[in-house]
Amino acid sequence: MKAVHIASVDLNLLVVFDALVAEGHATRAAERIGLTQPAVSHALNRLRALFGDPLFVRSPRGMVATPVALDAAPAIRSILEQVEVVLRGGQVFEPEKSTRQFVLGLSDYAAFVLLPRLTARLEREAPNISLVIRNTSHGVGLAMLEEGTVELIAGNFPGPPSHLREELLYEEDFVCAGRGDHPALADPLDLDRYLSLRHLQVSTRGNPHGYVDAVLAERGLKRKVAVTVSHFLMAPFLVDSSDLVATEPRRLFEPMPSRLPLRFFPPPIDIPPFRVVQAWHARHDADLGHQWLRRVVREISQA
DNA sequence: CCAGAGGTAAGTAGTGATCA
DNA sequence: TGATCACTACTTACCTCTGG
Repeated sequence: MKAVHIASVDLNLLVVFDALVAEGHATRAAERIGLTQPAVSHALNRLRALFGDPLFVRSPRGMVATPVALDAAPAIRSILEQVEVVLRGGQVFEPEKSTRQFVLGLSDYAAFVLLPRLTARLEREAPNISLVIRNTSHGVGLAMLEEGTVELIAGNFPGPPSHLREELLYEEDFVCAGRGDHPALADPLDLDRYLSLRHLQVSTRGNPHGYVDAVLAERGLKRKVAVTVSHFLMAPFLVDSSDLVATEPRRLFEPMPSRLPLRFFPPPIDIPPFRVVQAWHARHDADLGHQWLRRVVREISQA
């Protein structure tokens, strides 16, 4: 961008820019900020002159941000959030009074583990805050944060880029589960018997060769995955109604003994635990409401 | 009075459906 | 397969309004 004097820049252009990033369409951006579509088009022309870049180009699916626009977007969002904080009269977030809505990305596993305690906590401390849970998984969570379709994700998301933040919530280990009257399950479950069983595998992407299979393969071992499902919550019920055995996250099965007559065994090989983290975009670093939510999620995860 | 923001209306471009 | 049409969405020309 060419050198500019801040006094000569209409900072409302940043509001238009931010709306275009959020909506991806000039018409919807205009509706978002209370202008007409041509007014946004005029503003976009001024932004283009300011940046010396097209910023947004037309495509069949709306206005696509150029690399220059994508690069500038997080900083502009952060600037506008800071202005909003200042205009609100100070840095205070009061959960008991807040009517804010948080949009979270969770797998069904993460929702199963975290949501009951999170909901109970909100009922006590922040009764007017609402949650929207969007289904996410290993492969798409970070992209959803980048797009801004969710504000916070929780689960296993290795290798976030530097502008995404992550915080370890807990390390999850594995347990083997079969139905209570399974004819072939004996305690202890040795490796030979384990490998001879028919297995249930959960993969959000439908991949029958998963984390456990990779651990086995490192030792030259292989199990027979008879059924692969994409939802964790299917596992306890499928195991209960079949001869399948599941080797899945311990917290998924922890509440089950009071609901389903399942038997549990420690895995016959050492399966390294995986990291469950919460992750968010750097633009929410200074957001006091977001900070409060992250603290609550951390506390309920480690309780 | 002038510059600039934003509005209206017309023009333009891209896309998908339909039909010969 | 190409022509045509309808629709959607962005751009542009020109106008009004407002503040300095």
